[in-house]
Amino acid sequence: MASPRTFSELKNRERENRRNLIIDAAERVFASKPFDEVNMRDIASEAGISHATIYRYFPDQQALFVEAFLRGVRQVLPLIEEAVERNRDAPLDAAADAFISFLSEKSHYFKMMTHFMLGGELNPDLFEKLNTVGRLLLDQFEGLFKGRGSVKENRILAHAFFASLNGVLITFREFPGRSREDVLRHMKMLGRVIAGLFEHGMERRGSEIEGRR
Amino acid sequence: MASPRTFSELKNRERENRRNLIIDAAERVFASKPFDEVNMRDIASEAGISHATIYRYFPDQQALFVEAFLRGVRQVLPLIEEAVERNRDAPLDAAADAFISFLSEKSHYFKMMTHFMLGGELNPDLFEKLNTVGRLLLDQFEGLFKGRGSVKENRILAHAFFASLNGVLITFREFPGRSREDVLRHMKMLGRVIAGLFEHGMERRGSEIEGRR
DNA sequence: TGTACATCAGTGAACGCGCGTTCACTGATGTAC
DNA sequence: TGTACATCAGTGAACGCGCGTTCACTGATGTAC
Repeated sequence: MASPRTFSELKNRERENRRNLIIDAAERVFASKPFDEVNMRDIASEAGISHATIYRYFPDQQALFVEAFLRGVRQVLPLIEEAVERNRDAPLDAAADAFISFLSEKSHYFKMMTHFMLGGELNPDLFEKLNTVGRLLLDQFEGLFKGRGSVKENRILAHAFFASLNGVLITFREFPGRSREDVLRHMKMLGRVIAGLFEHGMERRGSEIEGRR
Repeated sequence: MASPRTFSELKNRERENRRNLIIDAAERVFASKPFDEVNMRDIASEAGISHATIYRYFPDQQALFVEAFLRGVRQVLPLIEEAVERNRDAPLDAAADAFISFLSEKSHYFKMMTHFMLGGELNPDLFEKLNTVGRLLLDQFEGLFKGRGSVKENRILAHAFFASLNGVLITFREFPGRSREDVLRHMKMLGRVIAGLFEHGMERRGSEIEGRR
């Protein structure tokens, strides 16, 4: 970002900054209490403003929530990338671990994701934003399988792998009678098991997947 | 159920029947609109009674919802059982297919499951009921792996398999720009791919899983 | 240098609605004597 | 056979609360002339 050259540009920049402060505040609130208990008044008071002010920066609540969620996805993408880089001989393991660690710690992002997936109505603009970012995620997973099978096979495997990790996150997040650490350990272990299956499943893919369509 | 022998027994039975009619109505409403839009007034009017009447049969909304959900699980258990019986040479495929078909069609059950998994507060009594039924489900999945690895390995695989199927259901249920049928087909296909990976992953389990703990 | 006007951030109060839950009451049925 | 009383299902109206969103207003800053 170049520094602003004109007064009006500076003003836009400042407005943008204030807008970001609101998203920051929203994220802090999301981190502090369950997703569906977060309301505009909470976020406003965390940001030190009146709740009416939020509506000067966002048309409605969903727009703010989507914006916050997008940040999460933008964080997780490079994390997966780096984890894979650091661990080139077990990319699926690395990706599973990074994905699960991140979404387990920043559980509000995961909750938002499931919220959008379970999907209430969403205005077309926001819907499109979510789709775009969803595609980015799937593309990243598809990259993990690159060079192994056909493009079509890889896409299918990416879908299945991504879905499986989501399933681990949702299924065991509130496992009764386990501590937070136990739960995380369990989920990571399941992530590795699943990564292992996909890793080796590759070896005898070919006709297999095609036959299953 | 023996037929009632005393007047008071009959009365209890009748009360139980009326209670069940309310759950029936609830299920019909759940089937007709998104889970989080269902309210007590809807259910009451579907059942042809006043919404105040519901509170003569259930202490609160959650109790009714949990009860409705339990029915779903009690339906899916035998469905999986039968599917596996009918398809003994590919039990995982059969289970995946039955599980995904059922929860995709009766999507309100799935939504309720995720609702409970994402877990708001729940009173201890209901919590216990859900745990019990959750354990039944996991046990059933564990049975699929019986005789393949150690008990511990099988439990882990069952967890991973169950989670993966849940993941497919949640991740692709609102896949943008696809019809209901396309979505179902896609999910079933992913279910089969995953079942295939678990099926063959078995062949080289042993040290593998233990080494991953 | 001063005045009138426009723009925009920010705000507290209020609106409006949905919805779970409770209340006070009616009416039917059974029971005791 | 009749009367007083208890039990219980069912109900419409109302309570209470949370919360997203809007409104009318203030005050600061910039602009035109």
